[in-house]
Amino acid sequence: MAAGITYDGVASAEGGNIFKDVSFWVARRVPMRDSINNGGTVVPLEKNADILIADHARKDAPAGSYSWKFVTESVENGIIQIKDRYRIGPDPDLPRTVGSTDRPGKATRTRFTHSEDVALVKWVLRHGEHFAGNKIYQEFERANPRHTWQSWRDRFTKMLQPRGQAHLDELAREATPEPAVPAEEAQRAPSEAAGDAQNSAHQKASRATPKSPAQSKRNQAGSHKQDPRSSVATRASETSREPSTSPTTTPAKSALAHTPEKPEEPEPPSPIADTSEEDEMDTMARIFINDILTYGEEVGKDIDLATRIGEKIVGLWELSQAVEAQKVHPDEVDWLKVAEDLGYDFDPTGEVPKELCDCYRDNLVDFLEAMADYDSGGEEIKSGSDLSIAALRASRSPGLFLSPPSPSKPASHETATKKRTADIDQSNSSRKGKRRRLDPTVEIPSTPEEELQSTKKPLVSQTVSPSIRETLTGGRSQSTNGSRRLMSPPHDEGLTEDEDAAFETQVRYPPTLQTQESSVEVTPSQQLHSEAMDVTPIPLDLQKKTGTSKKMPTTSPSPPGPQVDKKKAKAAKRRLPAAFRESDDTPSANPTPSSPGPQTGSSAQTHSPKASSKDDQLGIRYWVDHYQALGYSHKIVVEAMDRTTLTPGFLAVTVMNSLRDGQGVPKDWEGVWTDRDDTVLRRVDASKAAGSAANAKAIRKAQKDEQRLRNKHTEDGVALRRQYLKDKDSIEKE
DNA sequence: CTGGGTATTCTTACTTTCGC
DNA sequence: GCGAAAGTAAGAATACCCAG
Repeated sequence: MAAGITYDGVASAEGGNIFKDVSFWVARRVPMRDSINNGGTVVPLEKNADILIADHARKDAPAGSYSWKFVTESVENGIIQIKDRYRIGPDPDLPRTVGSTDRPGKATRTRFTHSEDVALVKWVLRHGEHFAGNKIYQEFERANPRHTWQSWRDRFTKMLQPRGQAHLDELAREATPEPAVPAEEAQRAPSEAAGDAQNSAHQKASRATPKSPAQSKRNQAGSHKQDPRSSVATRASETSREPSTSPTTTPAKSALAHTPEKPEEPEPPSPIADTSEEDEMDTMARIFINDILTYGEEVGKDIDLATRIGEKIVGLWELSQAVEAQKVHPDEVDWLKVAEDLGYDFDPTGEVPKELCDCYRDNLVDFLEAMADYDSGGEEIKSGSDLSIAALRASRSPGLFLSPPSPSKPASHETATKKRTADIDQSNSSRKGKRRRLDPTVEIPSTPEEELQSTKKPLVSQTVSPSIRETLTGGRSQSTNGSRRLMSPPHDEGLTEDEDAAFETQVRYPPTLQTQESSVEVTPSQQLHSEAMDVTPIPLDLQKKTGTSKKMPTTSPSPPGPQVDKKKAKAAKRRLPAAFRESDDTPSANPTPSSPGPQTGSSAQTHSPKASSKDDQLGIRYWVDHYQALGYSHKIVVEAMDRTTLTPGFLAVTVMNSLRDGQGVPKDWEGVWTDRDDTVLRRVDASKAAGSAANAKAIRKAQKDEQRLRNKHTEDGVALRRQYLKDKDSIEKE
């Protein structure tokens, strides 16, 4: 080490200032820990550091860190050395190598991106009838070697196809360019291919939400702070397989990085500034913009969605994301890093960070605080503008802006995806550093029902911004929630016991939505979708007298507004949000279908004018009107609601899409009752009613049938359906 | 072509260590 | 003592591959 040398033209006992304005985090086990700075600042926290310094002799160097030799040799030479020469630890831009290397072919696991899904679906649909074969995937692999053909095939058959035709159609409709198509079909313009890369990269970046905007950029740059344990680094590695060689990312480099064989391997553009449609980040951005504009209108404030700062135009969405990525209180935001995350070069004058700060305070603080207030105190809505915020809030995941869903979720990520129910809320806490250990002796009190209702209200209110409604209902039917399509062949209703057993591991009824979400890849928009489109059955009490456990606490039609003061509703019988009732003035007084749908058979009469509970009626009407307003025919809406036992939301939409597309009623979806299901259930009940009069064989069959229904629809689902059919029958008799 | 196994990746939930 | 980094373990998801 050469402390004390003259550096960079400045002689000083401290070793010059070649690292002036650069902050270091130095791992504790670095031998030169005490002597490293040379004009820079050594900060105690990784997150506050521009450069992570670790010991190259250790194998556990944080991802994206650099050897202490970078500093010492820079000091020795009086000039900052090329940083990448000193990179140690796992390269965040490269996937970890696999332990076993004796395997041919790919040795790493590469996550599928949304654009890849789109491309795959398009490709497969183009070769429709042989999607179960190998050839089309082998061809596809030739043009898209990012995954093996087996993986492409797996992806389609196990992940995409089970989500249903509607989902496939939707994917195929998406404008997202394909990563690549086999040569014989690849006749797209080069610009399109570039779009692929960009789009793909963006989506990957999106999946890295919420930490992504800042972190993934830092990961690319490889010169900044990084949570060593964060998988974001690894996730960000998906965004680029090329070794990072420069702290800055340029399009030119991106172009160079792409080999013809791997057009879909993108250089990650700025995850913040990139623009591509139809991906999750865009969806969130659109919602954000809509919301903040709504907020601006409510409070009478002009909101500038984009402001010129320095050499760039900064959007509020990007700014909020960059700030949010730091997960600190707004007063503690490191605006230098925000600037960096937004793609600014280092600004020694500090002008840009200052302007960013001002912009944030002028435009975003109030809005975000209002949102936070709503989040934290669902009922403490005070100002008029809070109504709109409430509406906005009610239909999205908590902390969408303040703390984007965990990629888990998130996102995403992707993510989705995927976290335990208890973790959902974590996004709301500005989580800094390690998690606190829970005291095992402490009993966590259940969340008051009032809060649950006020914060997780699943309404799709008419007051919700159009963007959200569009998001919720725009035909998206991705099976990220609610019920997952069962993996059995569509035709198979007579399940083997093995299959039944398999179902038991998969099937959950809508009340367990959140845990189900964790099992599928969940993008932010999907999560938004799922949370807004509740899959709770409408607690229809068609026949008041018969209502046992089915009966909801019937009240006279209550005035609009959150019903937070009501008694607890059971999970399977939550009331409709108050907003359902606001649509009471719908002209169509009688939502009863004029005729049964083509496939409903005996079970099409969903909504009877005799429904005894006005709340129920209004709730049903609301949804019927709602879905009709979205373009579904009355018949389809009614049938879908019938098939799903009056469960609005994802399930119902899925059925509607299926019916609309001429696919009939999905046969193997939990919560979607086919004619056969109903028939079997009726037969089971009849057999039970017959009691000893029925012969042993019939009883055994009934038991088996019932078990199959339970496996498919869960016990609660069967009970609910049973009551529903009973009520319906009674009404039809009358 | 299918079903299933393997290994990697990712996330969470801790405990331990270290520096202030 | 406190807070943060470092370390560990477990579990879930799933990309990838292979045998039948």
